[in-house]
Amino acid sequence: MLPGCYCRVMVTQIDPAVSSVGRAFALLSVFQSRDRELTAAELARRSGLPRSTAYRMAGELTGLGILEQTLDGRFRLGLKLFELGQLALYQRGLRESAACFLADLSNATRQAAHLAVMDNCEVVYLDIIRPSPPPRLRSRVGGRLPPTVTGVGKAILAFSPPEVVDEVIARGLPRLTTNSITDEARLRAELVKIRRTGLAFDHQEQAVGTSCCAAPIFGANHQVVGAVSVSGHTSSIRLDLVAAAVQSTAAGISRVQGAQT
Amino acid sequence: MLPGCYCRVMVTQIDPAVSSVGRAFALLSVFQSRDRELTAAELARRSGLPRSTAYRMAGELTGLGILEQTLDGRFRLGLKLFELGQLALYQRGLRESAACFLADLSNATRQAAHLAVMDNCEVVYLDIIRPSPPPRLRSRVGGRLPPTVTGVGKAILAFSPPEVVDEVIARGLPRLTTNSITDEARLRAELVKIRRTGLAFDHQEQAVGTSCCAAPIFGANHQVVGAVSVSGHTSSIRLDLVAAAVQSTAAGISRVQGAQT
DNA sequence: CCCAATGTCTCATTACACGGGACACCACCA
DNA sequence: TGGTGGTGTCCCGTGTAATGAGACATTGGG
Repeated sequence: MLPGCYCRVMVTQIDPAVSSVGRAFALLSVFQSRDRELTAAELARRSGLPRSTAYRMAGELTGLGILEQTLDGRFRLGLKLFELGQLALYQRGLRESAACFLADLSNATRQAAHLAVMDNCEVVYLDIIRPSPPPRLRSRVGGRLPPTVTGVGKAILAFSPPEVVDEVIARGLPRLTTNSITDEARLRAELVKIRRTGLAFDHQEQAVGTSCCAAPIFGANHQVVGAVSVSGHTSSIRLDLVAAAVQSTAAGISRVQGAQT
Repeated sequence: MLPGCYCRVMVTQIDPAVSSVGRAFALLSVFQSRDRELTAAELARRSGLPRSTAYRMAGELTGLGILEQTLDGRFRLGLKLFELGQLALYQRGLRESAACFLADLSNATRQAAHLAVMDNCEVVYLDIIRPSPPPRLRSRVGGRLPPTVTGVGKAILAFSPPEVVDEVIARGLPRLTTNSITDEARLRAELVKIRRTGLAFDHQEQAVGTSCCAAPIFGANHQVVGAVSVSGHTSSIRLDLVAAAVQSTAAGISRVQGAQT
């Protein structure tokens, strides 16, 4: 088992493709952030399930409140899912304890402040505080990104056990812009630097025109539990000026998370 | 089918107690907001499933990322659920378009601003903006409450089709404080008044010491899609002073939601 | 008018979930 | 030290409930 990795692995493995529950979640996972509602036929096509199976399952999920059906028969994700998702967040408390820190950070820097954790070798944004007026940024609460192309991802990675880094590298280093790190050696060197300075930067590595500065959050026994960042348009953000604020915010959240300094 | 009710009802009804998918979500639904992690035995006890079934299912869900297992074997809701839940929210766009309105409302009134919708005859909070310093309020994003004891609930109810009101009444009017409306006639009279004024008030009907003022949000074809409210400690909030702000905020959100005025 | 795509439902078949039960721990107590 | 109740974990024979091919009706476009 990976130390520092929260999830255990159950001994009995069940093929997600043939279990009812696995299929149900496969059906839910076909929804993309850009599409609003999907027809039953579209659900079947995307999930690869037979048409009648997808149809029946969608009906079942609708009865449970997991899906909703519009008056013209199309499906979208239901509020019951939202409720469960919020509960998942609430259970780990990180967002609640970080909320005011995040707001202060956004206020002080007049940029968007992000809170993220790592889940299954991906970065998940738990909260985003945007300054007003909000800039056009791609990031979305609940959204997932590869860790190697984000400041928060690299900040978490730098303080994760080596097995996690290996796993991330094994999955491949995606190139989202010409600045993305796609070379293992360069990534490892950068992680060393981040470990030394406690700061991670993203110079248009995820999207052209946006830069960011991130710092890790630690919990009990000095395990990294997440990261905060400030990001904005490359032309409007001075990374050197926000670095200290990011770092002190991360330290503050770490303290309330129970990290002994 | 209820007009104004978003969900359709599938013809084929499936018993949630015997379907795999239904059981899986029953297992997920045993998590309460107060508990962090649950043991497998606790899951079985709360869900009423046999111990081995609950255990196997929890393992399956863990494999899917729907549940997570701590190092000592206990379970909690996984981030995959959070991701899906955020997507559910994103799909309906209401939160995004209401966000800046909500922030302005909270700023102007220096109180907590709430955005809520109705789902399955219950109020679900989509977003809450708290002023700093945040007051101690019970409300939680993703939380559910009976509509009759909240300002937002009554505001939505007042403009919902009569079938929805009947359904809510049929489910019973809970008494959370001595001020809660538990009498059908009184509720109907209040809804008439809300419909006339466009404003709903909560005078310590949900919790002693908190009051609130709410107004409905309309979408296309003048259907009510949700409500906004401002709420705070009874001693620190002047409902008459915030009413106009609440109403204009609701109107603004309605406009961007596509309501023709 | 045709054809392709879709919504909806039925039903015989069988794969798969089910859950009783077994076993090993652990903690507490006498 | 042995007993007892609560666990985590897993096996496996059984039967039930999910499955998916297919039928049929609509819709809409060309």
